[in-house]
Amino acid sequence: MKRIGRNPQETQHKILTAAMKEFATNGYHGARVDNIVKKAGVNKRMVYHYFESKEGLFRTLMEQELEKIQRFSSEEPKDNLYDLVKYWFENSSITDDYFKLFLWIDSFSSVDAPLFENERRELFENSKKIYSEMQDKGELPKDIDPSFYLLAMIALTTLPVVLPGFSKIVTSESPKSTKFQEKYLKVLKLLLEPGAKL
Amino acid sequence: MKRIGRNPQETQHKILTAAMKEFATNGYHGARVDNIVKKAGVNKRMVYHYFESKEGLFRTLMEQELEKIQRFSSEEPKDNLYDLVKYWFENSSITDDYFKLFLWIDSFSSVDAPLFENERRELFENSKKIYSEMQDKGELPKDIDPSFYLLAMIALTTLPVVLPGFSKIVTSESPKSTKFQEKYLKVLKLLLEPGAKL
DNA sequence: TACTTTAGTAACATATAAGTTAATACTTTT
DNA sequence: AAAAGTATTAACTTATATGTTACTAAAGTA
Repeated sequence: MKRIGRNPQETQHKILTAAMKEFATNGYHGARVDNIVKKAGVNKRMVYHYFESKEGLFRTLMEQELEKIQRFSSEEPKDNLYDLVKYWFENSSITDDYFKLFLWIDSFSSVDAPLFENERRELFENSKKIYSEMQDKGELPKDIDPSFYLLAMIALTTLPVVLPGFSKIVTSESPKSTKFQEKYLKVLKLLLEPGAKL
Repeated sequence: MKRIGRNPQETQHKILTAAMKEFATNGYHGARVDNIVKKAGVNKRMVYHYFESKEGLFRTLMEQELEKIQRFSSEEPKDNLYDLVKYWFENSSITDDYFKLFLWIDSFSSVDAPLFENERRELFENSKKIYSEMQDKGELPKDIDPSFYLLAMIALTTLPVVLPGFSKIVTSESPKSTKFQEKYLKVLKLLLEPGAKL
């Protein structure tokens, strides 16, 4: 048995990257450890060496992505709805896998005791503030619970990302294409821009 | 071995009902045949007797639900966006499982060759017409591809249904509660009603 | 009523997934 | 430079899922 050298950080990194793709496209149950290690080009044992179990790997991924999205979230525009939504939509290639993970997590953990409940809640608290600030500035009507604004905006920005196949069937355009992005942004603009009228 | 009687239709029905719940909450890969038969109270063999395989069962379910949603779709209001969205949202307890299935299907089949592509596409053609008719009537701006209206409306109505756990974390209210429904409809009204201004 | 077909059961076999063992090569510490 | 610890490997085990066998009971049919 010959080995050229060792590189623990890189091995872990390779596993995490491959796992991200696998979990994001197949969900927790659909994901296969064998696929992950194959894609990563590492020995299967390494998954258990570094992450304990498939579930442990998943949890580590979640933590990692939570941080990423938190940094991302801290820089969102806070002047009006359209800019905000545009910000998330245009950067969806970054948040892409993360949102898928957050989707699958619901099928993995029970609705009553969701995984990372507190961390996720905290993340959204941040964003809620932005909406209530908009309300204070008179940018948005005040008789609405800010968190429901947030939910609606998340719905609009994430669907094409989370369900690309579905979106393609509906629109006949691939969500990754620039044509799709242009067209979809147009709708968002119409619905959300201050002066816009339906 | 004693048996009181037989009832093929009922057996099939029991399996389908149980399978629906199982697939909708856990996804295709997360669903367990053993859970399904246990919930249905029938012998495992029956699944294979009537539906060939787990996949066959899933396909049958899809076909069945497609018809259901088609009937439902044919009665949607066609005067304005808000009424349309309200219609879907208020009846989401009916379309609930169906939409979840349609979501999971993407994780089951590949994005390039989705299951039931034609049937699903046809279903949406119907709805698209309604949007272009609205455009003709001057209810909606004409410079936008109707299918993108549709996608945005689907996003708004289905997220709380498809991701109840997520929605609860964001809003602190359970999507099935009347409070949630009221609050969310308020946002939809604000965004979509003709005279509404942001 | 005998004959064929279909519905149903319990135990079993197969397949496929996650996870482990035990040995070895590289790295770090003393 | 010897000892101890960590990373890595290939082959194996275990767990858990789907699917089958072989039989029995009920219903439909000649």
